[in-house]
Amino acid sequence: MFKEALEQHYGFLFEPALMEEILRFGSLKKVAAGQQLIEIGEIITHMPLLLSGAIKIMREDEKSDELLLYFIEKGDTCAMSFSCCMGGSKSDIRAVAETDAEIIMIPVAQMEAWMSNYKTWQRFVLDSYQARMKELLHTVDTLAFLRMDDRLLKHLQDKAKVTGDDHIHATHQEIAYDLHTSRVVISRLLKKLENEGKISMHRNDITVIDL
Amino acid sequence: MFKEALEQHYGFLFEPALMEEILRFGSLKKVAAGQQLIEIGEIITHMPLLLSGAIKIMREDEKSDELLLYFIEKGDTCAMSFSCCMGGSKSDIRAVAETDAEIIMIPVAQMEAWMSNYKTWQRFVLDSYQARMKELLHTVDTLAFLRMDDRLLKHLQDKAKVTGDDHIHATHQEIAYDLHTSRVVISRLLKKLENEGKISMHRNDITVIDL
DNA sequence: CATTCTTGGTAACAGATGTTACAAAGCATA
DNA sequence: TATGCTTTGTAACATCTGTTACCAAGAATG
Repeated sequence: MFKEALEQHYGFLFEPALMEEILRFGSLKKVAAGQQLIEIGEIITHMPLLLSGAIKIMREDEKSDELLLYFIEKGDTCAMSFSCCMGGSKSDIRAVAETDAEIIMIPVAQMEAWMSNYKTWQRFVLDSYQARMKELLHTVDTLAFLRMDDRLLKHLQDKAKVTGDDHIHATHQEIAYDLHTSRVVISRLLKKLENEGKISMHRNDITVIDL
Repeated sequence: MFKEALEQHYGFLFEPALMEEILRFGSLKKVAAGQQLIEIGEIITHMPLLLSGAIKIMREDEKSDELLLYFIEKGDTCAMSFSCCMGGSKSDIRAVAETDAEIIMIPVAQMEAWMSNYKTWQRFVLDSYQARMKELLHTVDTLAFLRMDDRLLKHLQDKAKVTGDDHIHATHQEIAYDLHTSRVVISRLLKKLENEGKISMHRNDITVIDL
C-alpha cells in the first residue's frame, strides 16, 4: 500500500477524513523513466498526485516541434490535468516520466465532491494552480529574456535538481528536443560551457559543476 | 450604478444571491487607456471583474525589459490576481489599461467566503484559472515556435481584436516594447508586412488588412 | 516661416542561431 | 578483429535578430 508515502508527502496538507478518501479511491501507479503518462488531445480521467520521481511536461506545435515546459516533483500535482478534468476537455500538454515515479491516480468523480466538502482540498487545488502558473511564467521569462547558452545551463541545472544527480544521462539530440533547437547548436554550446568550467562532458554523461 | 452591465456580462454565470453580494461589496472603477492598474511586487487587495474595455498583462525581468503576456477582455478576470489575494502574496505581473475600461473591484475578504458558499463562484474562479493558463500556453507557443514577423502580425491582430478597431494607434517603439525587441526591427518587419499587403501604414496608424 | 521634437526609414555591421555536410570517436555485436 | 550503429565535433554557410548611426518626414510650437 501507499499509505506511508502518502502520509509523508501529503499528510500535513490534507485533513484525516480526506486522507481516508484518497486511500479509498486513489490507485497507485508505478511508471518507468521515459514512459508517457498523458498525450496531447487525450481526455483526462484521473488527476495525479506525485509520491516520488519527476514528470516532465511538454508542449508541441502543429509541426510536431516540442518544447519542455517544466518539471513536476513529489508533492506536486498537475493543475492542468485538474482543469481538463473539470471541463471534461482535452489535455493541452504531454506528460512523460523523467525518472521512475510513483503516482496516486484520483478519479475525476471524487474530485468534484472533494472540492466542496474539503477545505484543504480546495486550498490544494488553488495552490497547485498558482504554482503551475508561476512555473509557466518562469518558462516565458526563459524564452523571452535568455539566450540559448543560459537556457541550456538552466536546463541542465533543473534536470540535475529533479533527478537528484549532477550526472545527466542524455544525448545532445535529446536536450535539443527539450529546448526546441538543433543538435549542432547544443553540441556547440555544451563545448562552450565546458570551456567555461561549468560542466564536464563524456559520452552520454554531462556533469553539472555550476549547480 | 453598474447593475445593468454586471447583469449583461455575468448574469448568466452567477446565481442571484451572489449577484446581490457583488453589488453590495464590489465597487466600480473607471480607468483611462494607458493607466496602470497593478504593478509588479504590489500586494493585491481586490480582484477585478472586467465590464468593458481591455487590459494588457505585462511581465518584466531584472533589467526592466518588458514583454506583453496577453490581453484580458470583458467578462474575464485576472486569475493571477486571485491566486495572489488568496496567498497574500505579491503580483507577478503588471496590468495596464489598453483601452478605457470599467472594472468591478471585489475586496479579498469576500472572495474567500464566496469560494465556499457559491458553487458558481467556485466554478468561475476555476474556469478563470484554466483560461489564463491557456493564454499563457499560447504565449509560450508564440515565443518558442514563431519568428518575429509572425509574432508581430499576431500582435497587431490581437490588438485590433481587443480594441475592436483595425486601426492601431501605436508607435513602432511602443510595439517593440510589447514584443521585447528593438524599434528598428519592428520598422523593418512592418515594412515587410506592408509589402506583403497584410497591413498599411501611416504615421501613428497601422491598419490591419489581414485580420 | 523657422525651429524643435517625435517618429519612421535605411544602411552597415555584429552576433546568435539554424542548417548541411562530413569526419571521428565510442560502443555493440558478429 | 571487422563491421555497423550511435553519438559527438567541427567547418562553412545562411538567416534572423539586435545595434549603431544618421537622415528625412511629419507634427507642434513659437
